[in-house]
Amino acid sequence: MTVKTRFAPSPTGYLHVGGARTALFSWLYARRHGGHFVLRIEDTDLERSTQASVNAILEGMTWLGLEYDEGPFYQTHRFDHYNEVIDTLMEKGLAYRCNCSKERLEKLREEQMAAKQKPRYDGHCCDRGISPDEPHVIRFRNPLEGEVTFDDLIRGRITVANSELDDLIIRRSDGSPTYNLTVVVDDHDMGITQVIRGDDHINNTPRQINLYQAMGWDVPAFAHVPMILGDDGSRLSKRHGAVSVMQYKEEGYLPEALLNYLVRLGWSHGDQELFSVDEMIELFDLEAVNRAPSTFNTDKLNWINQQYIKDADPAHVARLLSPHMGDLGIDPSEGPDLVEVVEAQRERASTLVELAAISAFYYRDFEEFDPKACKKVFKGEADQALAAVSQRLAALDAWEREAIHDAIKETVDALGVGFGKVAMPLRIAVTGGAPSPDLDLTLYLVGREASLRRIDRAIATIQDTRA
RNA sequence: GUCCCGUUCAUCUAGAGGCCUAGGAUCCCAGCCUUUCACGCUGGUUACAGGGGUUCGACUCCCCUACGGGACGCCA
Repeated sequence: MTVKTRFAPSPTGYLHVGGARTALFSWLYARRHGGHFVLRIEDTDLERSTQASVNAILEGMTWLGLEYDEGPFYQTHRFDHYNEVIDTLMEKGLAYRCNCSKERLEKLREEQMAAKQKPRYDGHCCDRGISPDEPHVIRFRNPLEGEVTFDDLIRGRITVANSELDDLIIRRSDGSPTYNLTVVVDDHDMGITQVIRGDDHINNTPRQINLYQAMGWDVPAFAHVPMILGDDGSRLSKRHGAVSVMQYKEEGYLPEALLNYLVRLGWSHGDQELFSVDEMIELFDLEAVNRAPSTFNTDKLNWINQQYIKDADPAHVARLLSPHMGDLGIDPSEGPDLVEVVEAQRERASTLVELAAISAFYYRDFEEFDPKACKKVFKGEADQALAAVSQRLAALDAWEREAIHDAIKETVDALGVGFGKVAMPLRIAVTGGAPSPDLDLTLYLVGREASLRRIDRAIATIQDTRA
């Protein structure tokens, strides 16, 4: 049987990292087994579903590169079909109308809680033969006896007694079907073979299995992945800062780095930390998914992102960096080649936002020299050293790394001082104090004109301070 | 409250009864490298929730307790 998995978010907000990881696992599983991956929008909650959320989810999936083979399907387009199934259930006597009031249900619930029982519907209407003409909901007639067992692909065998389950509503009083019904109908119709979803659905699984069996359908396999917790141990939410996938894009994370971080959250392959997408596909395995929930840790994400910035193709990083330079008001085409800048700076930043910030000086003069660096370096004979090196740099025939390096070395020799006596003031003069690579490379990228201009400014600053 | 699920360093995890005086990674600290900042390298602190079994032997299997999470909705 061909493997088919799905991701089925409800469009009530953006795509968050928990959902993204579930989607990733489903996608990897399908890819790993040469199967199909389906995207289905579960928008049966008319009140809360929005088109903006659908767009946000699609955007997040696209950014992460989790392309789907089928869909997106919308449950709101399939109401007629759900109603057919519900009608079939009614005809078979496996569902019934119920007109219990909110008040009765609330009272029942309170009584059960007081009696230390699990609150559940008591089947009051199951044989009352309520007329279709009066307001009602339809409930599924859950088996009263026996138990439901399934072998979860991640957690092993799970058994729940039918006596723990109640007759759930499958059609609301407004005629719309509910989640537990639609999810079963869709997973069946779409031929889903492995249902991979968050473990908050474990409790729904037995009643869904009962629905499959009532319809005489094959039951798919289930895999419940543990939740992602915030750093305070509670379920990850907006309170914990960035949880929207697109926010990570804005903050300068590479999609492949986020994917790498997410795949390692709950899954492992020995001691390996870094996985290309192709490796993930090759190695991913539900059996190796952890059963315990895990905590989202930005430090580690940052490290992984840094590894990607450092080791990925510089042209690729430059393309992703460009918009972040734009955010700083810099047009990278008006200055040194951004790819060369990336090669020079990339091991000094863990996000693209940082990389942009520490690379701005290649493209424009900085506001001021870093005060701490000034205090440390712009003193003594620094102005003379700068004047001497400036003269040599100005006289260079070609503005090339080797020539620049020689000019600095010659200045050092002529002055009879240590390398740092010239190099340090020069570096601060040209960079303002930003992290930077080898001096000759730095000057080369900044360019002769800007370098000399900044050296003059540094000399003036030193002399002002002295005066 | 009831039911379901879970519990190895601060965090992500390795571990399928002896290979474990518990390994890797992040974080933190120290040192090395060094013209800044990094990168890199070396080293260090830190964990099997507790208690009972089973076994010659338990991080690994079973039970209990504790703690955490989830579900209990005309949300998904």
